[in-house]
Parts: sequence; structure tokens; C-alpha cells
Amino acid sequence: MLYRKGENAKNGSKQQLYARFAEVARALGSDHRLELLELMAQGERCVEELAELAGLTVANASQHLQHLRRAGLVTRRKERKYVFYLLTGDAVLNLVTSLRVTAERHCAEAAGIVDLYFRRRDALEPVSRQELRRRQREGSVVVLDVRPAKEFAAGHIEGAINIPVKELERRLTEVAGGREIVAYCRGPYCVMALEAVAKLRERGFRARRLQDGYPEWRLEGLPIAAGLPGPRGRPGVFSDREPRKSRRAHSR
Amino acid sequence: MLYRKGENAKNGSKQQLYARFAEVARALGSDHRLELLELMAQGERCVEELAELAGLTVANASQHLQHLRRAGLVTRRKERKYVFYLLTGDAVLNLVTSLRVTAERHCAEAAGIVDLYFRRRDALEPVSRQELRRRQREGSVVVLDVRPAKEFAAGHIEGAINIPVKELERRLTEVAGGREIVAYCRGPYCVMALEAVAKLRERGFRARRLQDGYPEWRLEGLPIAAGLPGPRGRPGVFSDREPRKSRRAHSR
DNA sequence: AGGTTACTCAATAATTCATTTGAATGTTAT
DNA sequence: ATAACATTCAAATGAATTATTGAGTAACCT
Repeated sequence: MLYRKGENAKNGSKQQLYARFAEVARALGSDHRLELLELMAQGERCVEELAELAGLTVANASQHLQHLRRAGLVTRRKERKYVFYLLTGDAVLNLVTSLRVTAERHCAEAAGIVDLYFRRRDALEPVSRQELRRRQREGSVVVLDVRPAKEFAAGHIEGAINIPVKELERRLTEVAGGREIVAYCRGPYCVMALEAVAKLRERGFRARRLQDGYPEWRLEGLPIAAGLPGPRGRPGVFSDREPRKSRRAHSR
Repeated sequence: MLYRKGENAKNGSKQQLYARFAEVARALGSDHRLELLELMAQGERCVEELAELAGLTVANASQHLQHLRRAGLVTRRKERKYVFYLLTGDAVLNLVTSLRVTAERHCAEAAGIVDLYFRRRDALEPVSRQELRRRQREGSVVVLDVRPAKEFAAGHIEGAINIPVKELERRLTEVAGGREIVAYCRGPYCVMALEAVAKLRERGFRARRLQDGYPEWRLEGLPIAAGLPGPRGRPGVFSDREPRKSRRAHSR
């Protein structure tokens, strides 16, 4: 055991706790794993699917997924031949969002990269404009504008309701459950819709964000084919149990 | 064999961005760095001070700090002979909090540790920040900051009095009986407030502890007395600290 | 049964990280 | 100027992490 002097000497368990937190953080410390997490944020997926979407070999993806599982960030569900991985809960999504926000806000170096990235981001698998329009016609979706009221008043997507992201917490009752929610904000560089989706999911809503934002909707309306095809199977079907499988300790 | 190409090519910017996020996450992926962050959440500190509090050699602490700095999580300020490190902003605190919440909620293993270590914590039901705020307004409570004087000076809850936990025994007379005492310290994993509450109760005071600590209070925008840079004393002067001797680092 | 699919495991090399040591800055006091 | 101090740097070591390979397991399909 480790010994330390001073006021910390007496609590090694505090150190243990920090070590555990660090382990979780380290699980986030890989670009591939972050990408896998964002893919899983849309719903459960099987290993091969994740591997292909993230551009990894299956074996490598499998190992990354197990790393995440060891850290408690994802769980898995076996069905027939397949193993579906999913996020352990929405706290994970919050954590990833928080990481992104912090990284964006405090890394000048990243700012340039962020711009590039946001121009063509497909990471959170947004709803395309085309898809949203189709689903709006079906009435299977609630469109949520999370920009400030003034901007909403100046123009917004037809049929959208407006709850600024800052008021979302206390106005949650205005959002009817049941239908999936599609949130949007100012545009591709704006994180408000991301935050809204994270919050909504935390409260048990099904929520996704719209690709880009209002200006793009208004100006173009013509969706480019998304980088990723829609989620296979039925999305949003989460089952929470995990048949705890054999776990081997690795000796080294 | 590898799906590393094709129309879904993960070219530069996206990978670069993920890599940047991962770098930030990796900076959090060390128990020592997490501890340093918690210390800095109390206010800026110089390297030697941080090293001693975290039980590291100065050189090692310096390198960890630079790791954090590279990730954009802390900045530094030079003054005279000293280099003071501080958190880049509150987003960092949010990130660390988010990490903690996620780790607690989703790691069975961590839950065990948290439980073991903080079984007492639950026994001493904490006062929520809202409750404290309310009772502060009615004047029915004494707020007691049990952190070292230096941290108190760097910023504290408005209206709080400061008696470091180590001096509590011999300064008990300063605490008026009658009103209930709410003690707080650095944060949720800091035991100083717990100890203070235990001691106070032994002496017949009514005492509870505040949920979390000063950084969380400040983060919510609740009233604080901000520290003044003012005439700065020499850093590293701790009232009752033994002279430094050899330090043992440790591995786990 | 034999073959395929979906995933995991074990062993490897390449890389990165943490820590220690001692020396090199740069600032302040004498 | 010299000494003392605070911090950083540079090199070395061992430990941990990564991607790759190929083998292993279990479910599924004729």
C-alpha cells in the first residue's frame, strides 16, 4: 500500500477512489473509443457494425469495447449470434458532452479543428433534413427549437415548439412524452441541441438532434445523404440487463 | 480486411477532433492529476504546494501540471519566484464533476469503494445547497468553513466563518451554541467536514455538513466572498505541517 | 456433420506514459 | 556576485496501452 504524509496519509481509500475515476477517464482517452461511444449514443449496435462505422478491425473494436465495459461505460446484450453494445446510461452521454464542451471551450488549438469538423459532422448521427420532413408529415416526431426566444420569433422550422436550452430543465412538462424529439439550434457549430439531447435523454425522452440548424434548413432544405445510413433495426429499444459473462482476469 | 477506406472515409478533421478530445480525457486519466485538479479547484496554488499536498515530488508534480496544461485544463500565472496553477475555467470543474457522477453511478466496483469510504457520509445527512441558502436567509444557521485558512482566503461561502478542522478542538469556544452548524470543505470526497461534524457532535453541538463543498457551491452561482489576491504571503506556509522529509512515491 | 458467421482471446511488437534522478533555468535575497 | 530557492528540462527505466495476428468458441444454416 502507499503511504503518504500529511493529511492524506490516513485515507488510502480516497486514493483508490481517484484511481477508479482515473480509470473511467482513461477509457475515454482514445479517439476510437470516443467515436464508438458516440455511435452507441444512438442506440445499441453489434460489434461488427461498430467496427465498420468506426473504421476498425473487428478484433480491435471488440477490445476497445471491452475496455469501455471494464470502465462501466457500456454494457452488452447477447441476442442470437450477436452481441449488442449500448451505453450504460445517460450519465455517460453527459460525460462525453461535458468532455466535448470543455475541450472546445478551452483548447484554442482545437478550435480550428472543431470548425472543420462541425462542417461535416456525422458523429452524433443527426437526423437529416429529409428524414425530419418525412417524419414530420407522418406526425411521428416533435420538433424542438432550443434557441433563445428572440431567434425563434425571427424564424423557425414550421411546426416546431420553442424551449430555450437554458429553460429546458424547468419546462420539461411542456414536452409530451411518446413521440421522438428532434432538437435543433443555430447551426453546425452550435452545441445547444447537443446539450438539449443529453438532458432530454437523461430524463427518459427519446431525443436526437437535427443535422446543422435553422439557417441551413431555411436556405437549402435539400439534405445531403448522411454519412451513415439510418440505424438498423428498431432504434430506441434498450434493454437494461446484461447477462454477466465469464470475465477473466488478465495476468501480466 | 480493414474497413479503413471507402466512401465513409474517416479523413482528417473528424479523427483529429476525436484525438483532441481524447487528449483531454487522457489528462484526466491519472489519479494524481485528478487530485491536483481537486486541489486547484479550491484556488490557485504554486507547484511545491501542490506537490506536497498530493504527495508527489516537485518534479513529478510539475510534469503532471504540464500535462494538464497541454490539455488546456489549467493555466498558470507567474508571480515573483512562483508559478501558480489554476483551473482554466468552470467547464473543467463541470467535467470533473461529470466524471465523478458517471463513475459513481455506473461502476459497481467504484460504488463499493464509495460506500466503504463514505458510509459515514450518508449517516451524516448532508444539507442541500438550497436548504442552506434558505436557512442562511432566515439566519437560523452558522456556516463553518473547515478548510485551511489559505483556501478560505481564496474564496468561501458568503457569511461563513473559518476554523480549520485541525484547530477546531482548541477553538471550539468561537462557535456559538444555539444555532445549528453547517460545515463544509473542499468537496464530496473531502473528509474534513465529516470530521468536523463528528467532533462538534461529540461536544454537544448540532452540526451537519453541506452537500459537496465550496467549488460546487460556487459553480451554482450561489453567493460567495471572493478571495482577494492582495498582499500574498509566502506559499506553502501551513500552520501545522511537519518539515518535509523524504517522499515515497508509490505504484499501485 | 461441415461450413459460416460473430465475436473473443492470447501473444506480439510498437508506442506511449509515469516516475526518478540530476542538471539547467530564472528569480530573489544577502 | 554569490547563494538559495522554485520550477522546469532531459535522460533513463519500467510499466501500461495500442493494433495486429491468428487461434478459439459458440451460434446458426444447410
